[in-house]
Amino acid sequence: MRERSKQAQAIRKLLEEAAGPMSANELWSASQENGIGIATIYRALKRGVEAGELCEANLPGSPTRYEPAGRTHHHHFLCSECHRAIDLHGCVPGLEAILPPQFTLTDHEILLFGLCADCSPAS
Amino acid sequence: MRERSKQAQAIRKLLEEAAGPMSANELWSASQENGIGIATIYRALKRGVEAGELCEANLPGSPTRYEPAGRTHHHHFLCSECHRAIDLHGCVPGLEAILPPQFTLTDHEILLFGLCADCSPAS
DNA sequence: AGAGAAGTGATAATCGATTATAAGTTATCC
DNA sequence: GGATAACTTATAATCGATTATCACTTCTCT
Repeated sequence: MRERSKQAQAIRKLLEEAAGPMSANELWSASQENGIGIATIYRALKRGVEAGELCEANLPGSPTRYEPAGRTHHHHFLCSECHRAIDLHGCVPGLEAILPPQFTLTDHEILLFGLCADCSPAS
Repeated sequence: MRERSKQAQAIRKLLEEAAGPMSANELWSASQENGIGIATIYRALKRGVEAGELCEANLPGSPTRYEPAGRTHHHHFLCSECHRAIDLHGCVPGLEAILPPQFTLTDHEILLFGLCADCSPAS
């Protein structure tokens, strides 16, 4: 078994340090200085998911994003300005209140939209 | 000004009576008996959105869905079995609790996943 | 009825996202 | 150091969703 390649390490590092899940394109843009090809990004992501090290985060209206697996339950914020996804810690109680009778609830996602700290007008 | 065509009326009726937002493909499948072409579906949806009569609902991992505009605030349930989207009435308080400081909140979406009444095991 | 505008269905074209291919590179193992 | 397996880049191919085109039909108005 071989160690992770330099490229795969770089991609993994970006994901570990990101404020939220990133898409293949975002990772590629962020890796431009290293000259990593887009195909390598996709391969590393696919291997990561298969190895259980990464998981997919599908947010509405944008391509699949990826984040390190095993993080605690959290949700996402989508900035309308810079289009980044940012992790939100914690959750909100009482979701079952809007679940109709006879329905089985297995998972949920809460999405907040607006401007992130960087894009919000200075207070 | 011309009245809405028979096809556009049929599409509109489907959306009015649906339990939740529908994608172009779902509308097309549901209109097979009328022999409506997929291009007509897309055209009617585009016109509807431009006219302010329809609005888009983007749910993660699936193509854009459409619903009649002007409905009260609501959210969506996605059935893992039949893949339909179903409207959930009401909302959940306390979303600001997970918003980080300095962030501006303009909108939100709550998504519940699981099995709808039809797909849930009989109780 | 006949002209013209608007709509339709089939299908080709396009688009962004993703995957496959081919030729070259790097690491591992003997 | 050389065989070889795994990996890389660039790019072509593919895929599903959506849009454009074209020949034809339907509606509206006179």
